[in-house]
Amino acid sequence: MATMKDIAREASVSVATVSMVLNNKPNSRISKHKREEIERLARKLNYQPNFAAISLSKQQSLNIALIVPDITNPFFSLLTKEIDLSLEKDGYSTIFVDSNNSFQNEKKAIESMVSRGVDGIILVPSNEFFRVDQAQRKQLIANLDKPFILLNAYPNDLDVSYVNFDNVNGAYIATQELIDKGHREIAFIQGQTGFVNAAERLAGYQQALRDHHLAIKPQNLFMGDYSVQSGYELASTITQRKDITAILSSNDLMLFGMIKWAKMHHIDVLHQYAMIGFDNDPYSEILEVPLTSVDQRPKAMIEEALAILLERIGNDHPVNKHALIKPELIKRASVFAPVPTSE
Amino acid sequence: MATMKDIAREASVSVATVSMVLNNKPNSRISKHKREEIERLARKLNYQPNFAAISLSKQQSLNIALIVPDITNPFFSLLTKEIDLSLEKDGYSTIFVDSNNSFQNEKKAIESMVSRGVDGIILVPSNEFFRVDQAQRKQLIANLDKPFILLNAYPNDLDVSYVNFDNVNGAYIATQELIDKGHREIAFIQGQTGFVNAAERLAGYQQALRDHHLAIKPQNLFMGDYSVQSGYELASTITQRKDITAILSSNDLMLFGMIKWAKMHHIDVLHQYAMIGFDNDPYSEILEVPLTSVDQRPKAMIEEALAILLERIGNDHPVNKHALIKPELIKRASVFAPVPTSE
DNA sequence: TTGAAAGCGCTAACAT
DNA sequence: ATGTTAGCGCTTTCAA
Repeated sequence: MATMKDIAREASVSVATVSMVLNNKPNSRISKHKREEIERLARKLNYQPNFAAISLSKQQSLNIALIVPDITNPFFSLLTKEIDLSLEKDGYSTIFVDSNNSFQNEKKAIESMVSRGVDGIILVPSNEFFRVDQAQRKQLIANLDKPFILLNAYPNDLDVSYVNFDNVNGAYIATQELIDKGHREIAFIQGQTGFVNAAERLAGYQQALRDHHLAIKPQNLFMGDYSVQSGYELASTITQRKDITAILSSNDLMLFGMIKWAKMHHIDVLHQYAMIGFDNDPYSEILEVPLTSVDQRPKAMIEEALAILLERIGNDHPVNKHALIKPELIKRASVFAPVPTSE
Repeated sequence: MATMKDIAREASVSVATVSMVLNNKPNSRISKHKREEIERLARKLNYQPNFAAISLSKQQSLNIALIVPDITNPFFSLLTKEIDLSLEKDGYSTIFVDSNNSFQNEKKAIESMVSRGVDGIILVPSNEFFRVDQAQRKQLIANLDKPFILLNAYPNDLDVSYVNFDNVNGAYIATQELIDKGHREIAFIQGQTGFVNAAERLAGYQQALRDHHLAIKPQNLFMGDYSVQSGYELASTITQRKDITAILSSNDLMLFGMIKWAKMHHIDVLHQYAMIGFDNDPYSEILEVPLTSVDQRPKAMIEEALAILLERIGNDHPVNKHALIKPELIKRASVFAPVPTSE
């Protein structure tokens, strides 16, 4: 692997000169002749800069850490793709970490990434992140003097930059859509307390009911954890409730779980309940009855997030910024007027 | 950020001593007293090693590059997760690149990763990778003196380490399963020529037919490109062929596309054709008729791949190794005896 | 216009 | 048992 030293020797100039030329430093004009000679040699020797050396010298790595809870979740993989593609355009590489839904892993990852000298950290927090003691969470962030942004969460108790999707509004418009179709008994499958964005979605659901003068019934609330499995487990309970005509789920996956359960028990849940999920999972479309879903507009989210992060990397006067992305309801066949129960 | 220098100063020892202690170098025993003092200070100052410095000095980065064609593809995101989790245990970080299915991007990524001094490169090749001129492909690999492994492909014309799933056998056992159930006219949706693993799957399908003395009919071959969209587009042609009773698809996604089309046209494709896909996509389970699928055992694949790669990183006598992972047929409800056509 | 030299933080061979 | 030194490849200030 050729170094600047090699080029310098062959061109009979100093390493400093080579550095200037290869970095197009404008301030000092190097004679056209030498410049061309150096560039020629660089090409000939297939010179590739050594990033470790640049990092050490400039104290910047052109690496951004991205920590996500679970890359197999389609929502997170979409975020990851957009982030990677976008960062690449700006010359950054993505150091990827799957925290596997563990706060301990997130903590280890952040520390490791700081040590690795990344220029910035994007954390898409796990559910555990908001369930551990506030003190732990605060400490993690406080000790961090790296450009940092939280993606896909409201950090109620943290003073950081963040970008989130407007979950309150998302749940609100979804609930409203169901109400408009004539539904009065709308089940809500919530994420567990402390789960990312769970409280906001619940709030939006409740607010919509309130605004339409509908009662908020505790028995219409079901507790899941965003997993297919939890939807599967809730299915028998929900399908026993014959008064319910519509289901709003905090994500698509739990509806998938419920559908799976119903399939196994030969219950036609898809035509019985109007349904709306969150995430606009690509698979929502290929179901027997394609699912209406609240799209979180991941592209818009990461656009905002990267703008904030990269701007923060430039000027080091830590000003935390926030953005909330407007939701979009993707309407498909799963929302219809209430189906009268056969009992 | 505290450095070894800071610790050395406070402990009144040399940087070298600090380095020895903090790296637990066994050869030279440092006095217990100093050792403890140094460790105490490291903790107190919250010392974190500077990876750029280590990289530069040791010529190793503890970074592994992972290049995948499209992280939103569930098969690739599963691979990515397993790789990341596993590498982390070995102290490596994953530099992630989504090549977005472009050979140019793969090329750029490999060059950039070499420049970044990664210790090894895992390439899950795009389809384009095997469609560009062999010369380009060869050159890319030849110029590479980094530990490198190709994952999820047969590099017919390349001398590299690789790990792949046994596609021939996978297609064979799937076809056999259909034949065993009584199917004689089995459509095969192939990936385009030159696409990763496409030829092998076709070969396995044909071999199974041959071994069961069934004719290989060109009109039973349909050309897709692994995308949902291509399955969608093939659906109308396939469903017109009333003699066909079963469909083997080179992946699950194309079946999803076909199912989607059928849904929109109110054709009950799921009960009309026995179906088998590849990838064992998690969503196969939640379909109206859960899909039988050939599981590529991604965990086993990455286990082999990382073993080969990491071993290669240690001793630098480039010996290319290969592994082929045995397939597993996950049987679900989509395989049944031929359904007589209504016409 | 160009070069010399110091320094980024750490490692490792060699001295002591 | 511990320190000195050179060096990894590059950037940047200062001098010439």
